[in-house]
Amino acid sequence: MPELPEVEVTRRQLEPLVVGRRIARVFTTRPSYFFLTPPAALRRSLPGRRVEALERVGKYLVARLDSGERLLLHLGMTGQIFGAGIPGVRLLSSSAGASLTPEEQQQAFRPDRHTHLRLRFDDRGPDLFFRDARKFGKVQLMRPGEPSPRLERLGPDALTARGKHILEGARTRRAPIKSLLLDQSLLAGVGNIYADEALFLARVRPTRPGRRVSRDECNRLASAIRRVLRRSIATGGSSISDYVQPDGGAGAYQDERRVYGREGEACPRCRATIRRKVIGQRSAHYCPRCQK
DNA sequence: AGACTAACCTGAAAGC
DNA sequence: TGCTTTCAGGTTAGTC
Repeated sequence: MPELPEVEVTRRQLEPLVVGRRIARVFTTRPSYFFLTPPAALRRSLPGRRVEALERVGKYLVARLDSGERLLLHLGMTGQIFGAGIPGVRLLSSSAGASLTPEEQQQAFRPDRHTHLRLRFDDRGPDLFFRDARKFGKVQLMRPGEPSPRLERLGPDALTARGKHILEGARTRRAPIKSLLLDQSLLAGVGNIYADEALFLARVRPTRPGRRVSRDECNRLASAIRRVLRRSIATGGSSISDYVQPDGGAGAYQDERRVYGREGEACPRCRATIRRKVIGQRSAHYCPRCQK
């Protein structure tokens, strides 16, 4: 679900909510695929730590703690992070949307069986909730100075990457360019929606082998990726099924999609019918006429 | 190295 | 109505 824009919107809303606060207590669900660090260790280690910064690396959120530790969070496909008790907050859980009454808010924020992590702070302010129905999300606590293979694997951040970064990665590869754009070690932050949208803007067909994408096209792709990601951040991200902002609001970028999820509809540029094709186990959406 | 598959989970929507 | 199938914004381990 969440790609770079959704993670960045989450980071921006969460930052003022958590930075400077000291964790008092931690609630978790049972050990599972979701916890890279055992939940018992989180409950034991986190209390007493103060959050000093909240950063984003690709699709990861990284909370820096005053102990020198780092708490890594990944939203996976259905992850949702939100605060409770924030005045004026709306809910962020599924299909969220508009305004909820205070009662509905309480309902919405009540932890359920999918709320795997809950942080309580020593100032008695709002708790932080991390829920994830499918558990593809991740939580990991890194000790001071401990290297993180997950973060070190990542390529340049997609928000600032240039055409040459794509060209370097694509030049020798036979895989479809769409698959390469999804490869986080090549470019960090692009996911299925924005890969399709950027390929459309750059007029490059997703099936094209990487080695056959020209320098000019790589420049167009990098430019399209930056543009699409920036615009999505500005509109609050894409809320298509699960994604909600930490204040419960929904993003609006889904209304600006040109091809993603629009199989059978008319291409906004040439009116040809948008096609869907499975590439690397993910659906790709493209215009068969204007994407060469 | 790189390309491809299966697997990790749950829930909503579509199909019959 | 109810059962079955399909699909989903992600990543990783294993295989050739």
